[in-house]
Amino acid sequence: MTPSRFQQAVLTWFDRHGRKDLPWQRDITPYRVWVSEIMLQQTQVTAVIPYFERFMASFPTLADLAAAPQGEVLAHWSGLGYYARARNLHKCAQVVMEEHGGEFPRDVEALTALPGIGRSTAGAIASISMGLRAPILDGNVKRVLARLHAVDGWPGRTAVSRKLWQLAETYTPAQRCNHYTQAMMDLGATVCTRTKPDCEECPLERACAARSQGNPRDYPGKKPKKKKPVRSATLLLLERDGEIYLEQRPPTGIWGGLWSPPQLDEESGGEGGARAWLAARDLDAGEIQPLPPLRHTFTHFHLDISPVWVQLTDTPPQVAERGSGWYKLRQINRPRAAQELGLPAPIVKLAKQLLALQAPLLSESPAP
DNA sequence: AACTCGGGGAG
DNA sequence: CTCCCAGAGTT
Repeated sequence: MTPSRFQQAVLTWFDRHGRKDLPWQRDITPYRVWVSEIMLQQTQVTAVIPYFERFMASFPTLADLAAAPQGEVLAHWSGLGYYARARNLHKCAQVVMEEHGGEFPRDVEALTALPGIGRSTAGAIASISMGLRAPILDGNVKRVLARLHAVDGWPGRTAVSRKLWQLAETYTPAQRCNHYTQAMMDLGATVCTRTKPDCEECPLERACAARSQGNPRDYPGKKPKKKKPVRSATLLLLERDGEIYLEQRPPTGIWGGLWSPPQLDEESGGEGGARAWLAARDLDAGEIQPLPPLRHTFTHFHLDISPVWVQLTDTPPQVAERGSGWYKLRQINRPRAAQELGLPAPIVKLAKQLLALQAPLLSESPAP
């Protein structure tokens, strides 16, 4: 799609469907557009509107804002979040007063040098309020362009961002750049939405690569979740006469205060760790059988659990003190038992597996 | 390149 | 609960 055709489609759509009644679209000045753009950073339109109205009522001009105490500016920001925006806004007003004679500089580079104004916000101010040709790349435009060209990858990555900025640059028109900028944001906000794009209503439908692929929702790529570290642990399943040994865990840490079989960390785990644990308590090891591992995922890490099955023969361990005890597998598997005893979900799951594992063994064993 | 700032809405 | 929103500044 040529830039010219693209621009014509977008501008025609804007004339019919674009938003033209937002508060900052009336009495358009660099000051009002600037304030609106800062407020709209990472903040939705509906949340901004009342803040913008109050702000303009209290600080009608750039000079008013520059002369106000910072605390008063921050008070008008209270509830909007990202308060560095308000501090930068105030600072920027003073810089423009002192270094630019009270008028915003009329080029993108100088705008970008001001506090709180980055490349995209500078482009929006320059195009919407000054009629200059300048590209923007906010969340809406990223989404529209990423879908139009099926640009893979998360925009937070440098290469993806570069590609999107390049597309934004090539499509930005010299004529009606103010309307074009507003149109692209409106398109992203009302048609090319994140989860429910209304492609039938989109002027770019026939040119859209993601549309023809049938997966517009896959663009732009999502931020990769930082992968959780994997920790491993050995669980000692001591069995004696159909009962297994549980102890109450320390009050802090994972599964604090809940009951579980003894846990060995990775450095002291495995079958060898199990033998050492038993020897330290003067217990007869007998046969030690590793069981299939299972993974449990916490908020910030995976725990790979390697259960080890230990059949104690004759020696009853001296574990009668409070905070530990012997429990029948069927008891653990009883409904509600996890709640009543205070058992972590993975332990219950493990107990279920054990019971299933034991069933055939029990049926093989001769009746007493 | 990764992190931080934030309240609020959508799913 | 997670993810994202008219992003920019800092480390």
